[in-house]
Amino acid sequence: MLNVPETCNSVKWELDPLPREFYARLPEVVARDIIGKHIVRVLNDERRMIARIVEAEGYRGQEDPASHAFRGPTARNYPMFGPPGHAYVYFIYGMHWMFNISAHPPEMPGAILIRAAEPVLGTEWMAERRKVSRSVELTNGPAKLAQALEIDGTLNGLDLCQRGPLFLVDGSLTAAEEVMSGPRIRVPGDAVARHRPWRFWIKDNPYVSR
DNA sequence: CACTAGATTTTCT
DNA sequence: GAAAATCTAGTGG
Repeated sequence: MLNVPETCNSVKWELDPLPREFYARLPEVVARDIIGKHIVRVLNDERRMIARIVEAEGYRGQEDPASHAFRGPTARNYPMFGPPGHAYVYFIYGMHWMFNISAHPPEMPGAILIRAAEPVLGTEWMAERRKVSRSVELTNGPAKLAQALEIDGTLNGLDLCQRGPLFLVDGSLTAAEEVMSGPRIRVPGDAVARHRPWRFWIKDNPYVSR
């Protein structure tokens, strides 16, 4: 767990981003390891947010029909082919943004879709954009998370391995937490692709998407 | 609770 | 021109 004080202004903001090497591994390995890590989102000096990742999915390239990178590079998916540790943010269903992070060994494209997180700090700023009654609705889905953290196309391609408007820092699981794995949610592709257990989540965590 | 329809626009075939 | 790594509001039990 990240050891941070209760209020936004008293946080030590000189946090160290996760290094590039963290993302330079097989997507499904990074997807597993990224559970428990923290997303840091800085809008300005007053409005900063932290959320802890509780659900993520790995996507590969050529041999993964469910992946955007399956048919080679395009105008949209190019961050999956670039260096690991960069944001891949795309627009879908006419209204939603998806927050992904490029993650792969050198010879392979790949990315991690961040599907859900639990608010740690700056919940009031998340609630400004997410008009919901229950706090669990703030970030329990990929489009909800992106909206709560104000992640959109302007952040596409951003290097997440240095301090800036968006980066990731370390985090861990509690002794009581268990990571589960299973098929990815609503992905296209053949039966093999749909059954690959490359979705990971914290068992019984209320912020995991349904 | 379970299930369905509708929103809305980019992307690639 | 169809489909899309989704969400919400609405219906009905």
